[in-house]
Amino acid sequence: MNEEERDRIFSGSFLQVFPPQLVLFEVGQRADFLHVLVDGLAELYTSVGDRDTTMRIVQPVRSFILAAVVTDLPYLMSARTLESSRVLLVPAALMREVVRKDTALMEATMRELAFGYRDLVLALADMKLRQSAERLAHFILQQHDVQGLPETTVLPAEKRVLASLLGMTPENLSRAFGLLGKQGVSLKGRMVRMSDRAMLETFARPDKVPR
Amino acid sequence: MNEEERDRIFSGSFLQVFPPQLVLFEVGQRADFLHVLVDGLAELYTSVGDRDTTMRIVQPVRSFILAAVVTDLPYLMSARTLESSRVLLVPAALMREVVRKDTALMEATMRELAFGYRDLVLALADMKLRQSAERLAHFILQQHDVQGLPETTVLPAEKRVLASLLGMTPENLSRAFGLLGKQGVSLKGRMVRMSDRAMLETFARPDKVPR
DNA sequence: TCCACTACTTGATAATTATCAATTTCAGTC
DNA sequence: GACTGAAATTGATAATTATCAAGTAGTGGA
Repeated sequence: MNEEERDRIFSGSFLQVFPPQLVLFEVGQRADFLHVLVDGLAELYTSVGDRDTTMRIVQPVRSFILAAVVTDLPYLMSARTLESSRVLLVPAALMREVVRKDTALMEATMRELAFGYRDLVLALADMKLRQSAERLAHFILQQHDVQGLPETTVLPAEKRVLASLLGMTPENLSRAFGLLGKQGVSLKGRMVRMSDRAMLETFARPDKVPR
Repeated sequence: MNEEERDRIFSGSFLQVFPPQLVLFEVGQRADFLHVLVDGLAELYTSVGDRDTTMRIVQPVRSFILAAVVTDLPYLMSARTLESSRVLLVPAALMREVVRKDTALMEATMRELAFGYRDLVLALADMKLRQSAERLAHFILQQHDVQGLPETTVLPAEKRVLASLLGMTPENLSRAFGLLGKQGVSLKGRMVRMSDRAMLETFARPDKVPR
């Protein structure tokens, strides 16, 4: 994108450090900033009535709540830090203004939203079509690909957060890990070891289209 | 948007009529056309292993699979007509080219994707946080708002398709309608009558942010 | 109008998931 | 290194949802 416009964004934004477990914003608030997680770990979650659920675990360096910023509508999710985090806060109005002017940024925004849309399609299908242990298996396989380590994977967050992300209770997640023992999965703390990828894939019934 | 560019899109596209129950495209195919349902009714669905699920019921006049066209990646969903339908087929390459040139169209595309993203966030939260009868209640309330009739709503598709959209079996949908009787909902064929909106809303626990 | 086919409903049962309660394990602090 | 509180696990039970098996109703075609 245009260098001048990029400078406008950066000079109008500010980097802020937040302690763990701090709520950054809540559902229903007008979208005031595009957030970019530079360092640390964050969680997006939402609620209906008195239950709530983790919608996404955000790792650096990624932006979040872009759709609310683009549409200038209230947040549909709340956000909190899970670890001490550095977040770049880009004023939403500034972001919208520069996006309107700079075609390259608009195109990048459009593509980011399209990829996000596709991720959500897969997440919704996952929730509707797989049962809990299958979702866990699927998640482990995905994490494995992202992290690129040979046999082991590190869970990105506490198990109760992971359970909520996967749409189950912590109790059920424990039992699901137990079930996956038969598929060659073993667990030590946050380290997951997978002895037979093919077997786990058969169990998880992977998507036809790779991400 | 620019009139010349608009003409390019329309002259490069073609309107086609399809009979009911015809598969328009399938998961995994390279996105060749942006589809716009001009008339009729269509269903987007996807599968994992041997189960499948309805992801969206498309009513006229709306486009579908925009994200696949923008990213030039394979479809994540299959599509079929539910009724005899007229569909405008816009070649994906043409669409991408004109989007790149015409800022107004790019902005519209970006916003469409952002709204679609938000719809999916709500759909995923719905699936994770509400149980089946609550999802049905929520759906009826939404349909009611869209259709704008005073007391009655018409289901947009066959009940088995609706059941799949709501993430349940047809048997369960029948029973869920039975349960909603206590909340003032009565059913005759595809006509749904709601006698007490407030009561149904309490039951469905509406989203904090209105769509 | 009757027939054939499919969708829908209803009942009985099974599978999956959640809830509640009690330990055990783990992480951070003194 | 012991102590404290939260997280995780395990077991028992309950709620929700799916599956299987009829039967009923509705729809389109001859």
